[in-house]
Amino acid sequence: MAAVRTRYAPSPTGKMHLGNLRTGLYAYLTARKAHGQFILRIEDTDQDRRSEGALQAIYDTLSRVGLQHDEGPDVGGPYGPYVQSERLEIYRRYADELIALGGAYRCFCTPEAVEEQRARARREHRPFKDERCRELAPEEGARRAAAGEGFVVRQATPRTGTTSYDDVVFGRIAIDNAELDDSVLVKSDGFPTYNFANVVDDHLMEISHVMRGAEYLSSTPKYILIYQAFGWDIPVHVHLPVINKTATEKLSKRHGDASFEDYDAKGYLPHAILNYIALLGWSPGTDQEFFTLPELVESFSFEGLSKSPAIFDLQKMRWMNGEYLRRLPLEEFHALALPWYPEEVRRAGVDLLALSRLLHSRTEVLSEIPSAIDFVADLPDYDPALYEHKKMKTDAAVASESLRGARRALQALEPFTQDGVHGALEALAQETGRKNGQVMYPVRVALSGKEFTPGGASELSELLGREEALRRIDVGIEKLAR
RNA sequence: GGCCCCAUGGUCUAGAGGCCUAGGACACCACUCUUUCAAGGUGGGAACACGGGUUCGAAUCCCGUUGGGGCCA
Repeated sequence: MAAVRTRYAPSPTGKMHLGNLRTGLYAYLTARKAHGQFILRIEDTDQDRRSEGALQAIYDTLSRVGLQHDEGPDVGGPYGPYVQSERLEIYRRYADELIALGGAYRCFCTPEAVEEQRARARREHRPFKDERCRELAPEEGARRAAAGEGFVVRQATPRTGTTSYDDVVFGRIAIDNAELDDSVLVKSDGFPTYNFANVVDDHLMEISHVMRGAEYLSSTPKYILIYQAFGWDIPVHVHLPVINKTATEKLSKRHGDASFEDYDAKGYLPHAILNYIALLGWSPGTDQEFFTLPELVESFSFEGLSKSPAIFDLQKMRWMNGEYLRRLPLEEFHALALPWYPEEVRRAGVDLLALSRLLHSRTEVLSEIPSAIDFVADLPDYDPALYEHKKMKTDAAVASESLRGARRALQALEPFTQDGVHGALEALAQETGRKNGQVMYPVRVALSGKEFTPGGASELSELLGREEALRRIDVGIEKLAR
């Protein structure tokens, strides 16, 4: 059996789309599982869509998620160059050969002439096949080209017959050749199109499994024709269902909001992202949902791939990210949380590790941290209506009484710790015949000025320290007196 | 519009003719724990798009309809 070689072939056009990354993941898993090679190839033949920094983003993303490639522009390899814009000479050579073989032809038509034929084809409900240049003898075409006449290379798709191939996930795909249009293989500037470069490169790089998005399902017969014209072996094709962005609407054409970089920056863990997207369109066949990368390699198989498009569910990814965060040892969570602590909080002199402990089970995405702890450095100016809470059975009167009591109880409490505070407030509730919540809730509100906080009255007391806690309770008493 | 493809709860999916009273997860709801909110625990509502076949028997196979996606225009 031939060696398994898969490639991930992104275009450096901007940020890394998650659907795209998932394709890379599956290609990686396929290679690793078979102890084959995983190749990175940069498809930059569309020079107009190049974007600065996109190449670096590709390297960064792959390294962040741990998809290490065996061959590629940066690490080299025996099948280079791995950047398509550096392979122009190769495409030119193969284009000439394909023309000689009758699989393609030089088309000298002006854009107007092409448009005219195209319009006619449309009217007659048939695909575009150039009728003027197609029959040109290759020698004649070569002569005109040599004379400096501009041209593109077009695929000569057959007028009759059918072309088919077997896709691993979609099964047999067949299409009438009459439905195929003569698309451009090499543009007038000498750059190949995807239609040509992908075939030449996959063959030359000895790719065994072509894995790509299902949007190529119906154009693949054209590529098959090219393989056949050259007499090349046809690799195994694995088309992957697309990932749609929004729940009810179409897919997102916009870049940006579904990119790895954006979620990474928002405080999603790279591996959590990877784990989540692995399950979009693939199922291990078991109930397992959490996978390390080696576990994914172990479990991955084509049988688990589904055919229908999946919708990206942010809620579930949030949950999964939170789950990853929670499973981390406190120290590791703390290290991740630290950069998200605002400068004021760091300077406030609170025990940051203690703060992280409070946030640990309450954080789904790291970027929520700043707003969750904004009260720590400065007590916000809050509405006294916060003291009313039905379930806790408190209102302004109860709160006022509790706050005054708490002030006395905490003033000289030793030691001023979470447990100590908790005990003291509990005792206070007992003495005054109140429920715990009637004491605890107002104190927590006074300490934070917020409806929800990570941790309750006793946790926040220790965190803020006696002096600050008493000060805030006084503020509360005053607010209630007004 | 032509062609290709797809179709299990709101979402991701398990299911490869009897194991299905259709399983899991997110989300949702309730209860519980409880010093708020989370986390945890317990329970609940919620799906085989529709119509024909094939078969003793269909979510599973075939055909059509509808809906959705993709490619080309």
